[in-house]
Amino acid sequence: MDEVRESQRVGPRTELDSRPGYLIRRLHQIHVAMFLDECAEYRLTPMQYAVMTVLARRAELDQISIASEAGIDRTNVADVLARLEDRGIVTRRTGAKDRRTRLAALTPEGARITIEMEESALRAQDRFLAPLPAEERVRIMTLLTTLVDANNEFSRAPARKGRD
Amino acid sequence: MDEVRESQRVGPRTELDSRPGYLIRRLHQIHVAMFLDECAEYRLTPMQYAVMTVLARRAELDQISIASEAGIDRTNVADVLARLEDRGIVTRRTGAKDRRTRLAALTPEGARITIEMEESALRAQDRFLAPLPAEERVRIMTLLTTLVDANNEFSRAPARKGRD
DNA sequence: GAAAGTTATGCAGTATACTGATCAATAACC
DNA sequence: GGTTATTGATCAGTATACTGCATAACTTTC
Repeated sequence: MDEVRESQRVGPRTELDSRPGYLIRRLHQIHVAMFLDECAEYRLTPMQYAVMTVLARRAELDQISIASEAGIDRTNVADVLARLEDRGIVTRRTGAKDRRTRLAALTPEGARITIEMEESALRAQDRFLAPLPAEERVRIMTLLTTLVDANNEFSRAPARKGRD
Repeated sequence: MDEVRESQRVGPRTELDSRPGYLIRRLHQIHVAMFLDECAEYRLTPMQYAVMTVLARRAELDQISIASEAGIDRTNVADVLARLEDRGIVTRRTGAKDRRTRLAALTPEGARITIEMEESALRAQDRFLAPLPAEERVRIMTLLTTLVDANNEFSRAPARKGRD
């Protein structure tokens, strides 16, 4: 670490680009931009695609379950689903067993798009990690996973794997 | 009639938690939550704090320069500055040499808070990285920096270091 | 020095992401 | 079986983050 001349300090000791939160925020921006670029023809966001991939594995799912499987805030899931419903990608109905729930499911069109989009989504991933050599790509995925898992319960939207 | 799904693929091959974009998004959520928790008494967001630390190093700065130094979208910087101005943390005035610009500067109160907050911000950082042993903390910072630098120009808000 | 181009900002609109409050339906308790 | 507690969803409000358009001020060009 660098020495800092404490007597002349007018700002924080650390530069922005040495702060993990700053780097994570920038990386998030960059990834979203790359995803939107690669998936431009579908006009779907990373968040919408994440919800679609969760629904692709289950017949019907209530909003809280979608939220915890995708690690998205529950109020946010409702917004995302509303937009996907407008686009004809999902349908929603009130649950029969528990009438508080609203069960969402992919339409056939939605399921088709989810599968078709995967190629573009993977291209965005590859492009995002491309600056790193193969073994560092593995390494960063491991480190990111460790941090997410260790701090999972802290955020408002803790992920919970669904039962298979 | 429900076990047919297992044999044929109905969803993407990759799980959400093996996708870098998902991990980065979750990590960003977690970091913001920790920052807000540690800095609760100041009622300031990571973004607002980032802008404040940029201003702490310079007397007065126009919005585009703040945006590129902090890696924030320029329309967003205007919103952040407006809120900071309401709170008495920054002042803004029209530039004399170039009357298109609006120059922002920390108030004495804002400068005081920026310095005082640093302790809490560093606590949030430490807490965020705490799950990793010391050498892995260094390693992830290096990897994150590599990815940000390599893809810097791609996002709408590319960072550009200001001249000191 | 006026037309044309560039730049800094602003504004409208969309999409996350969160807090806190409310409401209705279900579950738990006695 | 009725009171209480919990839960799923919605709504209002705030704060990022971005696109595209508009405007005003500066710069370039001829």
